[in-house]
Amino acid sequence: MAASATEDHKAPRTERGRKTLRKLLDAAAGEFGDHGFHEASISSITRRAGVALGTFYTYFDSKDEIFRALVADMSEAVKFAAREAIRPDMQALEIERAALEAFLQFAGEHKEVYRIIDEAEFVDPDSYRSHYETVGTRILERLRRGAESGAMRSDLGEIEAWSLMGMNVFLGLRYAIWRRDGDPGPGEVAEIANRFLRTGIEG
Amino acid sequence: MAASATEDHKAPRTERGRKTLRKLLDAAAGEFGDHGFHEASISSITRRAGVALGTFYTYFDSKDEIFRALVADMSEAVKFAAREAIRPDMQALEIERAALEAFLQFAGEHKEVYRIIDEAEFVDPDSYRSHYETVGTRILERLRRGAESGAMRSDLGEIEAWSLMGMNVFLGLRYAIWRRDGDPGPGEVAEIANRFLRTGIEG
Amino acid sequence: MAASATEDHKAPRTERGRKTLRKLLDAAAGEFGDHGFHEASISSITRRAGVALGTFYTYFDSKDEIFRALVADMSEAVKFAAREAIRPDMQALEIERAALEAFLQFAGEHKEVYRIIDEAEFVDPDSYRSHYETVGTRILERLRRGAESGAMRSDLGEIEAWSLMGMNVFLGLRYAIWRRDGDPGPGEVAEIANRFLRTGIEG
Amino acid sequence: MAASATEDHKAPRTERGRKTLRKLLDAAAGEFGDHGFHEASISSITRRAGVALGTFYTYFDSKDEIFRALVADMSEAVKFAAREAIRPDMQALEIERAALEAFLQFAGEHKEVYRIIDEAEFVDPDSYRSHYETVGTRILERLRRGAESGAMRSDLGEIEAWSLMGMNVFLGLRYAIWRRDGDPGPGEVAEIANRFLRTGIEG
DNA sequence: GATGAATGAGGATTCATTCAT
DNA sequence: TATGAATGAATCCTCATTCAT
Repeated sequence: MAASATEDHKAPRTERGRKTLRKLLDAAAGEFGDHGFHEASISSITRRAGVALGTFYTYFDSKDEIFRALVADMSEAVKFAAREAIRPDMQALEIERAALEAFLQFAGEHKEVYRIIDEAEFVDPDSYRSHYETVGTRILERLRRGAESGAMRSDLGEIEAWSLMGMNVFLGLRYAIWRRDGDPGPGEVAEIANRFLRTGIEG
Repeated sequence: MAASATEDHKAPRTERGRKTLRKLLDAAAGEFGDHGFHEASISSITRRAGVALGTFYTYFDSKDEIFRALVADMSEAVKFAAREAIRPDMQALEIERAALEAFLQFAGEHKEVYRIIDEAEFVDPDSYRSHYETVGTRILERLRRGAESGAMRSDLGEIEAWSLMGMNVFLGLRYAIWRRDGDPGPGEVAEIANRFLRTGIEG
Repeated sequence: MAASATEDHKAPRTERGRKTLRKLLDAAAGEFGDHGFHEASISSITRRAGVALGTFYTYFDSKDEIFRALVADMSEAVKFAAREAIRPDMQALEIERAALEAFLQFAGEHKEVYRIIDEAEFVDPDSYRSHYETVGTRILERLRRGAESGAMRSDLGEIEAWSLMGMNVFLGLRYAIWRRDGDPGPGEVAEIANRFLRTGIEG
Repeated sequence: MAASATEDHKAPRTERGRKTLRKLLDAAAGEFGDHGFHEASISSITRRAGVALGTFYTYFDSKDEIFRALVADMSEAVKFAAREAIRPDMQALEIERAALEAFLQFAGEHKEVYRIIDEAEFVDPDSYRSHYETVGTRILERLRRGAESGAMRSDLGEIEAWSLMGMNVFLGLRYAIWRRDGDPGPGEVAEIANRFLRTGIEG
């Protein structure tokens, strides 16, 4: 989480302040993840953070604001996780496989991220739309690079990019968030999905 | 909407009652669609329905209950729309194309359906999960039949089903809910997505 | 319960009406006894009586009215139970013993009577006060007759009458309403209380 | 009223908080005494206390909770009033007289105490039962000590204790709560009742 | 007489936010 | 910076009562 977590006018100036801010953000991620935006209360967040109720307003102007800060945070975290998984020498299709595997891994370990981003659709629609449009654009760029390298068809566009994003998100829902005992792990899911992605389902 | 819209103990016994129930469900769909579950109030629903506040409780035990009834309703409506589009003589891949086109068409005309079902993730998680698991199962069955007919690969499973569902849902989000001027229409989107589905993106 | 159970203008004119009225009174006694006045609802009463909600208002003008009717009813029932126990040839102190025993017996079998009369203190204070003043007066008359017969002191007055009433009521509370396994029965309690009444507690 | 007036988790931590809590308890005693539990509203209590509506919930979780706190409070107050009246050198029967007189005096001055404790029968039966069982036990102990000192019969038990309690309560009802002009005062009532208690009513 | 749908005033409770210390 | 008491608008839900059929 960067300095962007709070509006500048509320940025902490002391070390103690920075620690309190972090405690609040972590507590909020936990509460929003566990109970959702509307069920979470400022007092539950401050209790979890171990600070007094009033302290919250030293760092955030409102419940919405901390939520927005968190969505930005998580959006970054997701991007970072995917990026980490990619090596410069991978070819285009292998990149997709690795990115999906990393995403599944990350989502399983941070279920609250998934939930918080999804709830933004109802709490702060702009954040939500912005998140998916950014991701969609990123995928589209990868497809373009894939086409340039010859590894992918050259006529791919936004429709394919959103299809691919939808696939990934729903595989995350099914195999990370709603994972059941006996389900295939991130590697296997990513492998199978990658085959689907490469050659489709035609018999 | 079936008789299941209300718990039996609150089922209307007169014609007048049935009409009032329908007015309430329609009003609720409007309110939840426009403002979301938490911003919608019972009084806004009854005002929109043109009945007194207390009348609401003649038919539903709580705000949650009408929401649940609505999700079931919409879930049925989506299924119905897709089913309508399918003709018995279509082949497996053509079925997928037609179902997606119908879904995009329907979502564009009933944006509230999309929103209500999605918000169920936070209001009534059981309904939400149950909705997507049902749809996922339905798609998986279609893939199995496609494999039998030889039109699709024979090794398709749940991973491909959820991938397909994710594609469709996100294309609905992008091209029906967030549709922009100049975007391709349902037919064109479905056509391109179908090509992707059939042969993948490998170059 | 006499014709006084409802205001005359609502007195039933047919046999069917009389039956419905009785069903309502019985149901109300059950509901008020089980749940108290405020927790009981007209709809719970009509449900229990097996009639439609609206039917209630064919017989009673309000929830208060049926409660008042019931208090009058129970007040009569208590008087009747005590009276039944008394034989003309009993002497004054024996009458008190028999009346208490009968009351304990009756209270144990009709706990709802106790509760309903007591709750009148808060629902319809006039009924409550009137009930206890009537009973107090009745006891005072018995004390006067006891004095005349020489069986009791001649200087007994209202203070002793209310003391006696209080004794009886609290013994009813303890040994009828809150009866525990192993507690003495009505006969034994009445016997011991009677001794207390006759000669006091001085050593 | 002790620290037990509120659940620990809501105990005030500042002096200002302690004052507000006291204002609320006093206001509630007034409202419940004047209008009874069901007619009293939280807003009437906070208005009387001169604080905002929401402040109520800083100290109590519900209307029931403050009622329960109040019953415990009043129960203590009654005990305290009786205890104050007793001197160590009094003999057993004189103690009873003094306790009754003090109770009548107290009840006349704090009619709301009587009402609140009585209404507990319907609002919080456990408090009610617990109150009277505690008082009954206390009386029984006094009878036992009276027997030991030789001032009272040695075979007195729970039945006599509850009889005595009933006497006192009903004399309070008649001569404190429902006192009429010209009625004997606490001293005279206690005197006459004490004679009754000592030697009974036998002629 | 009986029915059950409709009404709407009333009240408890929640909680984001403010502010004095 | 931190604290926690105070605020009051907002809203769900109950239920006695009315009334058209």
